[in-house]
Amino acid sequence: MKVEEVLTNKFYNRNPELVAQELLGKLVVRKLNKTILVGKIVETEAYLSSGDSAAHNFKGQTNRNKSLYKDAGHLYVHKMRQWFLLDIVTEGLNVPSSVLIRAVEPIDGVEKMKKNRKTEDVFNLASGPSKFCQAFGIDLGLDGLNIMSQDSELFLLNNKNLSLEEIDISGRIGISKAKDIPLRFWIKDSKYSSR
DNA sequence: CACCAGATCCTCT
DNA sequence: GAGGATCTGGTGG
Repeated sequence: MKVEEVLTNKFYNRNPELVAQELLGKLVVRKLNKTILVGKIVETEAYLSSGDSAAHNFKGQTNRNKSLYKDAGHLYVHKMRQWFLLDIVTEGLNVPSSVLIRAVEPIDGVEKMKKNRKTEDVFNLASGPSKFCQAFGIDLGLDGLNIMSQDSELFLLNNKNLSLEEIDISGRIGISKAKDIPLRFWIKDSKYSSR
């Protein structure tokens, strides 16, 4: 079996639209004590470094969004009501762009995910940004984490890029501003996407 | 200090 | 597809 490469700064340090698109099909690995959870990314959204009224950087840096200003390849985890959301920071230091992971297809550690989500339905384990965080045990403790090494509690593995025919694009969802910019990407026909 | 919007989810219709 | 549950940082009085 081929040993897959861990995605590093070279991959993440590019514009978020491109990274969001190329993240589709990549594998998320989460180490939780002795359990390893793996999921295939099926849906993402890009948030831009400037001029994006839906992005958390729009009004500048605050204590809450400071991880967005880290170098590419770190996590920005934030709380939305009682739920958590996970972004991967893209582009360089102090360029606050990111990609939101909106949904993954469960691959390994499915039993643990079912327990975390309190459901047996595999299509409901990680088919939403906060469902994914719940299933994968992601909370504010991972905010700011460097994910560019397999020693990290969370990292991504490379996989071949999907062709354009395999991807669908739309406006971002769940936001009130800048809804119409086509920055949401998902694997066409995936049963594991958020809708 | 009080207020309130917000990158959600779940349970009904 | 609408409405309620439920949290909290950021902002302004």
